[in-house]
Amino acid sequence: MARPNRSRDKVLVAAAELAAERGVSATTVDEIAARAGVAKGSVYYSFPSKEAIFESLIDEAIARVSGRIRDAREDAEPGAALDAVARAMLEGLEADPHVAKVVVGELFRTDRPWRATLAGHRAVLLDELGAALAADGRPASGVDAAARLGAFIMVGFERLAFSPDRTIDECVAAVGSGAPGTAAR
Amino acid sequence: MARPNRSRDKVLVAAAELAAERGVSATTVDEIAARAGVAKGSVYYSFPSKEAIFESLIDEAIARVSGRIRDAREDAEPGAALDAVARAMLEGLEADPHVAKVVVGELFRTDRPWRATLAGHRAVLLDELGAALAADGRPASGVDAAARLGAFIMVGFERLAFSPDRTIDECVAAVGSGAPGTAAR
DNA sequence: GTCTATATGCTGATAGAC
DNA sequence: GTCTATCAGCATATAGAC
Repeated sequence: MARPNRSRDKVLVAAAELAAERGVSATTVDEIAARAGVAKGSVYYSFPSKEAIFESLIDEAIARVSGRIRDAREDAEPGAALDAVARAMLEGLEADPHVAKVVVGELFRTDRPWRATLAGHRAVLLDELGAALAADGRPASGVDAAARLGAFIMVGFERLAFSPDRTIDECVAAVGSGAPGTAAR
Repeated sequence: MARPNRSRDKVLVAAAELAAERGVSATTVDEIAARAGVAKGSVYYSFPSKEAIFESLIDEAIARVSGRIRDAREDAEPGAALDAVARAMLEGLEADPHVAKVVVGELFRTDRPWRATLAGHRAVLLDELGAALAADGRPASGVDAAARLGAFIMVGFERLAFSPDRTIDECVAAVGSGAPGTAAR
């Protein structure tokens, strides 16, 4: 979605904005076309179906965020991997809150075309978190990673929706290493 | 939803099961009626609209869980409020996973009829968690409560979806006081 | 209270001109 | 590549018999 002047990218942006509010199913192709400023026929030139729009959206977005998180973890100072990952996730959320909302809204859904894709990305994300926890010498089981992921997501959205003046630093302090997570079990 | 022999309750159960998989918008009244074993006309006798079905579902479910959590917190031994609340949430999730999924799927949605209701319940939930944290002498800001809520939800679903043999005790250990949350900041 | 039958608008998708 | 026009099916909701 680097250049939102191309029709395909305008469609993706519009789809993300609308689905962030109402969800994927409640978003119509007519609305997407209208907000993107293109005709419905043009939408179907770039994408074979409505499903395909959201499949691309979700796929490309998670790939972006996963990459950022991996880089952050690998570049982190010793013992600071968790903080780095927390920061990367919160910044990713801030950079593209609409897509993030769409992804989270689809996270627990089972009967979707992109279920497999999403499950794969989810596993990668949990692995990244587990690796960060392990790198910092913390408990790093599946439950631990899931707990962190849930905390990151909820805090990130809480910040975007209700406390936009709260800095990312403060949030990292609340969910990262300086936080109720200091003690290695 | 105490007596699922009444038509109204059968509809609510069916709606929860279907929407847990596909989401609210993708669930049709025809499907709800079919699964509930009643005619569509009967659905519209009990509820004025499809929206109203899910408004009732969400409203009643969160009220139930909030009550359980409050009781758990008030009855908890000194210093054990967080564990008690974690257990109550995980048990609530297990008791009614379908409705829980529906609620979580709608948690971050903004343009919905039940938005206000949901936001109110959400605030109550966060207050409960904050109170539990405070009772245990932990940091209890809005971020801290949100972090816990996110952790509880994600761990609970992780358990239901991928590790059903993991006990609630183990999960409580991972997100409660005996966990990466031991140190008071 | 529960049913069948029906109205009406909207939705995803296509055809074809430019 | 982008548009307008259009279709066929489906979804919510209603009417009215039993």
